[in-house]
Amino acid sequence: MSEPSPAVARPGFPVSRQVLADHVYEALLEWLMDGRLEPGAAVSIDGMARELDVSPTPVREALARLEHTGMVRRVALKGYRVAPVFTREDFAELMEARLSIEPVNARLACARMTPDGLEALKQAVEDLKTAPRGGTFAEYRSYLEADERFHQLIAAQASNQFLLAAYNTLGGQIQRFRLFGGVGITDAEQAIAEHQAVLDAMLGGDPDKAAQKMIEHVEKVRGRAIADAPEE
Amino acid sequence: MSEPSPAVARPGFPVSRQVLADHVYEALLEWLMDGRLEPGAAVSIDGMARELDVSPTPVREALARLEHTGMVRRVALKGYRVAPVFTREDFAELMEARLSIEPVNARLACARMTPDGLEALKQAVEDLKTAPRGGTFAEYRSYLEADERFHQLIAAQASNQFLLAAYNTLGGQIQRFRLFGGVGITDAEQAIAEHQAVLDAMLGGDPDKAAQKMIEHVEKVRGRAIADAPEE
DNA sequence: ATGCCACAAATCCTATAGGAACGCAGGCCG
DNA sequence: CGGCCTGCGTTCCTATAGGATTTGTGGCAT
Repeated sequence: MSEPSPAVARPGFPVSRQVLADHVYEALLEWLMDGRLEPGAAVSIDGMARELDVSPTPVREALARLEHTGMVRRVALKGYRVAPVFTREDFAELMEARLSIEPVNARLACARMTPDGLEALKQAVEDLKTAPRGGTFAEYRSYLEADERFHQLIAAQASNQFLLAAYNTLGGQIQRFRLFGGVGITDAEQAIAEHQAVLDAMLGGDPDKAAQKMIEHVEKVRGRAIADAPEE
Repeated sequence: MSEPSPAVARPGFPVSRQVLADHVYEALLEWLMDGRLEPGAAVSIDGMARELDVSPTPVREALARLEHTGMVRRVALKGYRVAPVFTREDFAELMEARLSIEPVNARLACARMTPDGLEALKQAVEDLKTAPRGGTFAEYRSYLEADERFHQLIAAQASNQFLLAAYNTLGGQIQRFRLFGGVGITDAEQAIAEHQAVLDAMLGGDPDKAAQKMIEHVEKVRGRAIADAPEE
């Protein structure tokens, strides 16, 4: 998001410094993506301020910024709550949205890929393969992180600020679903192969194939999640 | 985002009331969409607070919420500025994004359209036809409003919260471009015909055709804008 | 037992104050 | 004349205070 910066700007390097609200924003985002803040839980402004040892003002600003991500919801005079767990309908809509955007991103990324971007993409797939995949969150956290990074990189390489912004909003929801959807890692080998197929298409410089492989991947993700879905 | 609420709650209808930050948000949004705030202009927190006769706190919150729309940008310790005018590249990216999302919306909306939604859509096209189209902003304001409403309604009827959110972000940028892109209303008759074609496809219940007509519309919008584009 | 009202605590919301950083103008020195 | 420093006003940022609203609890009447 916003780049971390040293507390003191080096002379000649006038990097934009961080203000308190930025730190609060990042802390809350991390807690949300961690699962430390559970769906439905109240996020009290005053409470968070005490927790983080700052005044309520920066917390209020951070929450206002977070609202657009869909991860917290606000009700006037009542405060913020972590967005509730996905229903089946929410999940279906999320996948429908992914199917609308991600193949386009894949196609564009394939055409506009930079060497550095390609390297990063290879690394993400490599990380997927080597990540531990235990039963507890701590164990497969790096797996989820690499998965999200793979898709985010593609969106970034598509070189379209609007599509990137649209994906990033989805990305947060996707990550949150991975945590709270009640579905662990199912068929990791299969999922890795699908990512590899997308990457291979890009390495081959075939935009249509990249888009197609992305469609197949998302559809299979949907299929696995539905097959594994817990009771509503 | 956060749902708008009536200014006065009717007795027995405990709808969530508006807080000051909501009013400020709406005022700023209107000013941005109006063109009263020009691209590049500084949006001072204290200044806006004086202007609106409120304290800086709600203004700060409203601006934080506005940032994600891309209409204002923030630099830490320096404040907010209205986003700069579109470059040709920005415009190309915007149209690319529209082409990725709007045809999908049109297809889905066609399949899921409600009678009320269809009525509203007809009304929007009707308004397009009857709107005055003079040279000054005040005169073609209602035309632009109907245009935006048409696309927004389709996004809403697609019944996908994520695609709707994605479109709404684009919609604001589109509207702002209509104002500041340096392109007035060119070939209104042509544009109206394109909207009518999309509507007809929906009336005919043909999702593929609706999507195709939407693609053609956006591409022609792009074409007209490029043909009319002022010097960079 | 159930419904209703009053009261208390927690929370949200807004205003205000003051410290910190930025931008600009004017003066000083090379 | 140009570059640098200094001072000052403006603005941002954070903390704090207090009023308004919601929420939870306990008592009372039915």
